[in-house]
Amino acid sequence: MITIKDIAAEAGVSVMTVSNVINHNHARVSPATEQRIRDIMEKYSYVPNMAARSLISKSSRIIAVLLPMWHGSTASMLRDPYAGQLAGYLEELLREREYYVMLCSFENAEQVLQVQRTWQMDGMILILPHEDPVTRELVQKTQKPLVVIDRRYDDLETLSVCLDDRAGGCLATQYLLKKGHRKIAFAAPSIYESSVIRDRFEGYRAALAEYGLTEREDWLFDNVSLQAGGEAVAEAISRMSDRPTAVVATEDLLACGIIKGCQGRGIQVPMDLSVMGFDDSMPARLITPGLTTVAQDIREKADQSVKMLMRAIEDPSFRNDHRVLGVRVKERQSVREL
Amino acid sequence: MITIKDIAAEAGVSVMTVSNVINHNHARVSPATEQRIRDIMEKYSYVPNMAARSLISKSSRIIAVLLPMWHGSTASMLRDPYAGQLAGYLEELLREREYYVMLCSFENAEQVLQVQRTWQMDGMILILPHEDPVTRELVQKTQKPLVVIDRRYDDLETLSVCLDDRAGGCLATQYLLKKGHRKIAFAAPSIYESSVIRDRFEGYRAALAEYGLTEREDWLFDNVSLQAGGEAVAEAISRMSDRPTAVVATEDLLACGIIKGCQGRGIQVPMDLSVMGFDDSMPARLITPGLTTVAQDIREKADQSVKMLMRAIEDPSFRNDHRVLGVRVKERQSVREL
DNA sequence: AAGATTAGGTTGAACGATAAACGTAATTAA
DNA sequence: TTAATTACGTTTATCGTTCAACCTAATCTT
Repeated sequence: MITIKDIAAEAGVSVMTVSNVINHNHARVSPATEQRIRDIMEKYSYVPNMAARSLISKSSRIIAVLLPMWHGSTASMLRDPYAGQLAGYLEELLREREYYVMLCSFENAEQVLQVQRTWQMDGMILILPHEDPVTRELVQKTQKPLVVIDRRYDDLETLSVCLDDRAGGCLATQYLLKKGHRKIAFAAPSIYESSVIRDRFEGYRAALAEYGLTEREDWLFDNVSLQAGGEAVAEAISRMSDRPTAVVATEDLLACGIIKGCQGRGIQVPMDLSVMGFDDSMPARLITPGLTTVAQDIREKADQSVKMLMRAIEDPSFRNDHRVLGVRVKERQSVREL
Repeated sequence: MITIKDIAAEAGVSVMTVSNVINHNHARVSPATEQRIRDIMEKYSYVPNMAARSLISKSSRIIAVLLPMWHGSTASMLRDPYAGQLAGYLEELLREREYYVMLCSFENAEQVLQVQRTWQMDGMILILPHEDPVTRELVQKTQKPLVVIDRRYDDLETLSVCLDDRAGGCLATQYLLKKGHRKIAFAAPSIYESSVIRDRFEGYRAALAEYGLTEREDWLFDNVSLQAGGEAVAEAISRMSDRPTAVVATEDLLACGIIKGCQGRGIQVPMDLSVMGFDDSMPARLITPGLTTVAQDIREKADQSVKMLMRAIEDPSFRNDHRVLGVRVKERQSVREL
């Protein structure tokens, strides 16, 4: 393995001069010497050893992308295509800034903090956080900058990037109302119990209120599972005498499940039931009828998160900020004009 | 920051004794001393500094998950849900073995080799490899163990884990043949030019041959894009006077695109056209009709890859091995009995 | 009983880089 | 002309571990 010493020896300078070249300390080395050293580094394909650098500098240029694991369920949430996309964008944006991305699934806060210290990570980004004690504990205990995506902690100092979920829920409902729907159900999975769902629900209620409507208990489907939940919702609706004409689902996957469940029960979408999703993920495009959904810009989310993290790394006093990203309705064919 | 010295001081032993405890050198330290040291480590939540360890041991316990980027396209391929799942499983399996996972998108081989040396990575796993000079160069040049998933290099010494794609192509076609189909088309996207596609095609031909059939040029759709490709295939089929009754697609997404394309053109699936996919990914479950597809076990793939990598890390002479994983048909509703 | 082994440690150097302080010659300012 | 500054370096200590060699008392072999 070729080290800074070898480069220094061949260039006839001290290792410190080579170090100054590596770290762009232009003031400390003449252009001629710099070029000579660069040529030699090139010649031997020299790359500095990060272990040595971070040992003394106390910074590893590693950012953790944290993936909480669902209790019991092995395999982190990268199986969720949304998480995968987000992680992909984060990696890309961090790489541009010469940071390295370590993937970290975890079950409790202590695990994360240990890994953080083990590697002297410079920062962390938490995606798909739960409403649970673990992620909350993590947010409280971390010493290093942590950006939380998709979750606000109103009572804690945090860095977070969220959608405007309230506006999203409102937008979805308003869209249906404008199409003439007045009997609008709401469906949310249990596994995503977080401020996100609450905000979307609040938006739903607010939109109804604008039209002088209130939600009906029996048209609220919460605590349903993502996989089988759509079936359950479709089944419940099919049994009703007074059926809703539309349903707002808090996630595309759930919306797709509902559509699929309806198809097996003689309920036509959108003729008998209009369905709105949330996220504009791949399934929304693939399903028939195409899912009308509240779209978000995942790349923008990643971008804002990285920018926030970078600022927090540079400025230790920057530890409390919340960015809210806009949403819009992406029209497809799952909603009918009444 | 609390270091091994602090622990040693408090325990009244040398740092080396603490080091021996950390590294499970039971022979060198008495049970009583070990317990005392462990208690102190626990008390201070001490974790060893990986930079210092890997600086001297020349091993970082980092495994790179390599994600090639499509020329030009930013954002690595984690957007592919298959890649996300695979990465998730890999992380989980490596974590169990106390390895850390670094995500690395890359455009050329030199980048990867640099990062590998920078961190003294112990190994790498390449997912979604292309048939291009870059990945080939990487396979050739790497000094550290590299497991390639989904690609064979018959002319190079490599570690690889693949599906039995030939059997898969064969199985899919046989399935259709047994259902009475004799006019079977084949569709493959261009962006995945690799041994995988060739093998699947070969399996397709072999199955046809068993029934005394040969492929028809005009029923071969290759070089179609993943997104718009399905539409193009559906469009082409709709214009034909002598239409195929079934089509084998080499990827679920393409198959879904074909189904969607057919729906807009008055071709009923499966009544007018049967469609087979490949992968059994989420879209296969979501689309209507449910996609009959060749299923693979992604977790098994991850598991085999990690095992192969572990063996290669332990044994430097183990640099050429190929594992082929079985496939099976997952029946849904997109194929009709003729 | 004498030498060999074992159990349970210790010591000092080394890993590859950076921080901080310290030259020294040439140039500039007063 | 002399002091101050600048340009371009070097030197030494240090980061937190592990490696390799060494030590000592107690136990085992023959």
